[in-house]
Amino acid sequence: MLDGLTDAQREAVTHFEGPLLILAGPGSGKTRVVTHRVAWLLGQDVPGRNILALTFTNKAADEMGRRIERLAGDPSVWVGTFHRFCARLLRKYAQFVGLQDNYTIYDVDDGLKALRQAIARLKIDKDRFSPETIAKGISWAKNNLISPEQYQPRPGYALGNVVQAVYPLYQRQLAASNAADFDDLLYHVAAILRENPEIRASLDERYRFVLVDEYQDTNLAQYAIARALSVDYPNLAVTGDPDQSIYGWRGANLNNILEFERDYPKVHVVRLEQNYRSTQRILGAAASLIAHNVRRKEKGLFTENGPGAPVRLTTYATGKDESQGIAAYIFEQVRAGRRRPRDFAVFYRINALSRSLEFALRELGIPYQMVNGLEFFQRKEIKDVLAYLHLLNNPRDEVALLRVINTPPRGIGRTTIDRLSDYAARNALSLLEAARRAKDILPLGTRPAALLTKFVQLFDRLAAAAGGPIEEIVGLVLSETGYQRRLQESEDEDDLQRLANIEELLTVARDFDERHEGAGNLEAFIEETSLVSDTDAWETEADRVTLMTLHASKGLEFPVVFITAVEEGLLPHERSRERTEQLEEERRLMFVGITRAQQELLISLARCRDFRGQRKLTVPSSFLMELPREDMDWEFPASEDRVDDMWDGIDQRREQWNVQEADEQIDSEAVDKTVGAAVHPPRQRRRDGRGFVPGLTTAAALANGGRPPSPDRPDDFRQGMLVVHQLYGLGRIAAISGSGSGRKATVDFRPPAGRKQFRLAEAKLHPLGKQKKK
DNA sequence: ATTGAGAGTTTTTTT
DNA sequence: AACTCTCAAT
Repeated sequence: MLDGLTDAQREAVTHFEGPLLILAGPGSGKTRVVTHRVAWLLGQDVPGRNILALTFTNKAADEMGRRIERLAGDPSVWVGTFHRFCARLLRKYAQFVGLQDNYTIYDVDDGLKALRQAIARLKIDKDRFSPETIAKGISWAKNNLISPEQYQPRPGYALGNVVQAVYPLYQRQLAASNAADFDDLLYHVAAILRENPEIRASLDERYRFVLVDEYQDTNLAQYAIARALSVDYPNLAVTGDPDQSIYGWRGANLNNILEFERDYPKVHVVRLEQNYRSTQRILGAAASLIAHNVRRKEKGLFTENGPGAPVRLTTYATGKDESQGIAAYIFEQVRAGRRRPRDFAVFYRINALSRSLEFALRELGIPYQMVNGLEFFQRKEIKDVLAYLHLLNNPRDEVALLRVINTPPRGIGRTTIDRLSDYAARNALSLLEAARRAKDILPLGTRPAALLTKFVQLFDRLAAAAGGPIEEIVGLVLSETGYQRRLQESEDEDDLQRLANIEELLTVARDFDERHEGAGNLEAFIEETSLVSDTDAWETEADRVTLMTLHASKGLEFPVVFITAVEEGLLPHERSRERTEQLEEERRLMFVGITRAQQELLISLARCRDFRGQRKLTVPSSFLMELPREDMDWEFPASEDRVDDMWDGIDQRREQWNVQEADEQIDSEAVDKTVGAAVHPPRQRRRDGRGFVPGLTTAAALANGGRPPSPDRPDDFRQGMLVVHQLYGLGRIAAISGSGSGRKATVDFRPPAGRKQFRLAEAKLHPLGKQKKK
């Protein structure tokens, strides 16, 4: 197993007990070392359950888990993100921090809603302090393990006073909802470990070997957790690279790695400085850039790879030219058979820059996938449906209740909700409990009270099924609430897209059911869907160009990398200019981007760029001056003059018509290629959008029209479908679950038949051909 | 209570 | 350009 490792790598792998710091430069085989180390420990008869590997993203965790299993065949090692690990622990020890084990995890969006409620009770200058700003303050406090009681504003720091006032209220709000936000997952666990020595000791013993990846991006809470698990068994191995710390804004503290040696004087330090990924020129550019950071540990990165092609710097006239230039380059390389689409990655600093790249790639019919800001589980329709699930799992979840109580519209408006909240607060009830007593709420009219009662009955009907398969629960939510019906009957293009996304959610649910034998997994499903992230959806295997932010690119590698919009104000971002620390972080961000490249690196900028609907002249990034310019290729593609601009305008017109055609082509192609592959389709287009969704599977297949009706296999039946039965006539599938011959459907027929259950393999049930309405 | 139009504001990055 | 919020009309 140690074959093929360098001396340094072997040293890290075979270090047994005691603290270990692996300083791993980019492309130095870090993942390999970590996975081999776990396998090696297993080989030393360390039981898998005593090993804990913490990563930064689920993606990294999956990858690591897979590789460990391949190497050692032991699935009992716990590999996952900090957040997931903490979520699990918190499930067990919830009562120690005033939660119940069915607590809900609030994402940023949910957290903000809860925060707004807390803020509403105080009189705060709304113009000076946005909820987002306050949220940041609270988040900062939690990341630094400062409790609401401990929080002390710095003198002269106006926001601090607001945070001090809101923070306790917000926490109370969360507790009342039996909810925890992302920061709480870490914060609560850190608190549990601190306040309960016996729990700490037992976990320390349980996880005798702890590995933390991307240690440079840990915050104080994560640091505390890692240390607390390594007191009696100080076998803490951390890997990281200070030069790749890019999450300072999220509370990551570079000191955790810079001072690791001080924390553990007996630490064994291994440096992995040989790069196996990039060419000399790429590495040279990275080194020359990062040398401008003051606060860093000097590192001797080197490679035995060849010099490679010069790094290319291209200055385009406009941002649109830039996108088209990149697309054209890719197109040319693919056409010439030199590269495949999957060899390319395009990075940008902010998500907004992805749009023109998408357009350009689509125009040339180049398949791409975007790792993207607005991902699947953030979409409105998905969040709506999941909110019902959240509520079923945790009836006290106020954010979920407020989200669903009038979604779809059922006549319960602002006033009704205000009165309900009022009553709930007065009687120390959850909103749902209060709604159960709607008749007793005096200020409420009879109609609103009746509507509330009806809602509670709906909830109870759903709750009766909450122990079943997820697909069935989701199906019931869709049918009982009328959510699906409403979208089906809509003519709106966006609604069709939403319907397709909901189909996709059903697929996710079914997937989950198949992976988790049996029922009663609602909680696990919710946890899984609450902690997914953008990068997780990225498909390694697909033959497509990858589009992503520089942040998302960490840990990945590509033969050809484009870094776009290297302009002052974008990279470095303007918001980072105030502090040198932040500027250095921006520089590290670019360093990360550069070091993703294996063979070719193409950096570009535009002389003017459209942003927020306005065209502005740009200034080249100061980082460009820090690159080895003598050794780079400089290009200035012919700039457009006014006449070109005019033709551009005309082209644009025509494109607006052509885009739709292109959509359809690529769409069907994507569907053909990825049968059952993608789980999270990248985002939909909004307003302008015709909903090009790369990677969409069943949903698109369905949206694209009917399938051949003959022999009725169980898999041909879908949620919400109209069906015909020999005896009962026309009905609609209210819920469906299971797989293969065990696939069962619940169908609603007209009275007197009512609701019936069928095993689809045997039932005399057929899909109704083309259907639109009942 | 719901819908639609218009005004005003904005996102840097993400578990 | 695109999103959210506010306000008026129904």
